[in-house]
Amino acid sequence: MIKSQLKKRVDTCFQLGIREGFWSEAAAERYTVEVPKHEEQGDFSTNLAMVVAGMDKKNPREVASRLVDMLASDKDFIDRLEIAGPGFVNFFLKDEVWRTVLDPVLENEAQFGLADIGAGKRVMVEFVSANPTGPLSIGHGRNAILGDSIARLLEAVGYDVTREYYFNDAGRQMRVLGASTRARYLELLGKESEFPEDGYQGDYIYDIARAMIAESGESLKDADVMVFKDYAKAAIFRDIDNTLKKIGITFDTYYNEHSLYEEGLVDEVVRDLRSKDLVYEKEGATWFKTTVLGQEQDRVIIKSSGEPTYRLPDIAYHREKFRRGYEWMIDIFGADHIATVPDVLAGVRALGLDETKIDVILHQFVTLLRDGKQVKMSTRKATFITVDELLDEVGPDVLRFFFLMRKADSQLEFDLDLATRQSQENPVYYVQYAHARLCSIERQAAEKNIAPKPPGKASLEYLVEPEEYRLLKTVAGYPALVAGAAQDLAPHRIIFYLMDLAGQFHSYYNKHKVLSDDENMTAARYCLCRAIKIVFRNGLNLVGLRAPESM
RNA sequence: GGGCGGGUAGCUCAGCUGGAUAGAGUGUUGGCCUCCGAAGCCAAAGGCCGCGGGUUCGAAUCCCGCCUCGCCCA
Repeated sequence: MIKSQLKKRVDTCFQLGIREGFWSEAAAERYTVEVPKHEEQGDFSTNLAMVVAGMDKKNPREVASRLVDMLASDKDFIDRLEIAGPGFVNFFLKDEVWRTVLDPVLENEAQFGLADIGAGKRVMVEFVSANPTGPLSIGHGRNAILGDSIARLLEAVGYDVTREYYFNDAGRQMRVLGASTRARYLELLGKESEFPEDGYQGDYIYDIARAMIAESGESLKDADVMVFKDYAKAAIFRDIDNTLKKIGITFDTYYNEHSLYEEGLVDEVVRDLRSKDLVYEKEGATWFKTTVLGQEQDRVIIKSSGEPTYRLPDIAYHREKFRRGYEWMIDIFGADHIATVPDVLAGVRALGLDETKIDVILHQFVTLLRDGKQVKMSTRKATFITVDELLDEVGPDVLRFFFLMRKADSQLEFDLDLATRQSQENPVYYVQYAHARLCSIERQAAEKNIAPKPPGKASLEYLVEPEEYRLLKTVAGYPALVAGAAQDLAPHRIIFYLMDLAGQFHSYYNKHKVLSDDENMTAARYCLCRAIKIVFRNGLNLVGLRAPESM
């Protein structure tokens, strides 16, 4: 807000400079106004002079001094200007400008930081999408938390978000699940059974089989695999759902891959691609001419066995997303799905749809560290750690926080030793503690009969400490942070912001007493603290974390 | 062999469209509770930003080559 006000003033000067013939318009939209890395370089800084100089072959410091002359009259807003380094113009704003940031925070409270850049546009976030063959692994956990947080961010900036879970309960995987369950069922009954070679070895299959025995006894001993498949599927879905609920994740819609076949949508894709001459038969299989669309090689879409490859339903599914009216589609996948992405996008493009409306977030893998050593996991042998187990150890807040601490592109090392520490070094508590402390200040104030005052009546000129202005500036940056994190689909930035704000606040708290004998100073500091508390609560809630009032 | 993602402090990682002197947590060392919550604070040490070239006023950031780790395809 403050930044955009300043940017407007700089833009005006830039236009004026063009009219005066100081420079050309070549630099329009290319220069920026930023917060510099070091405080002594000002509240803000612009590279306008260097960009203009580069385009027009002028001396940057001369351009800078023209700009400074034009801005110098703005005495109400700008306290001081300087030309520095290779030609930066640094801005030092009036203190009272910074004091205006508290008003919108306290006025809007929970709404502070929300925006309407989405303008109600419909966006779908598809995530988790794990087939019901077993409990969620920690990889799914990262996917789930990333997807949900991105959805929350988009909601915060005004998009109409649908969370969708896509699954397939028909394929070979599911038959193997049914066979595995039946084998365990018979085994538990002491009957002869043959466990499938590539069966699911996890103990959860025993649990499901036990439940079936408890319900139906031996009556299913001659039942078809399908019976076991359906039972196992339902049980596993319940399980997944429960796990997700524990981290505060729910879905708006579930989409079954099978319905694509039932409704003939898969065949339709083949037909449409064929009519565009993008499909041919070779060696009994049906091929998609992806080479025509710029890919390395053509791809099989229907195997010689008549079974489609994953590409075909994926293309049909994405076409359905378009047909259902979504203007922006976000897919959250693990890195192992990388191969499918270009083919699906090529298919979408071939069908005449705008593939730039699809954004794919590929997150890298999670490794687990316990006692300083990497925990070995194998999906086949079911020796992987589940989200549920992790939740039991660390709880939902720590899980969310740790999974959001890294950007999606980075591999994530989950340090259980750090995560399970209930105190001290754990960054989750560091941030939450800041909020709890602020709540404690409020409780203290109430006990001392100190009433909260609105910024207009709180003698804000008593805010004089450098720490207080740093805090004001950080608070002021919150709305832009949210908007940026949402548009770049980067929830980790919220986490880093909160850790920074917590550090600043703890430091301030230790150095300066908020509630003191000085009535005016108390009013001003208390006002600042209430604003900071609001930002903590909003920021934590924004990514699904709790803001505890005490710990 | 090809594609994608990494390589930044001892360790785990930020660094948004190129900007000024490279950032955090953790670890190490030393200090701070008579005082709004010590789950906290302060201070110190710690860096050829994988390597080599290029682009330019300016590169951790962009381009090319190479090394290396992870994932995927063959």
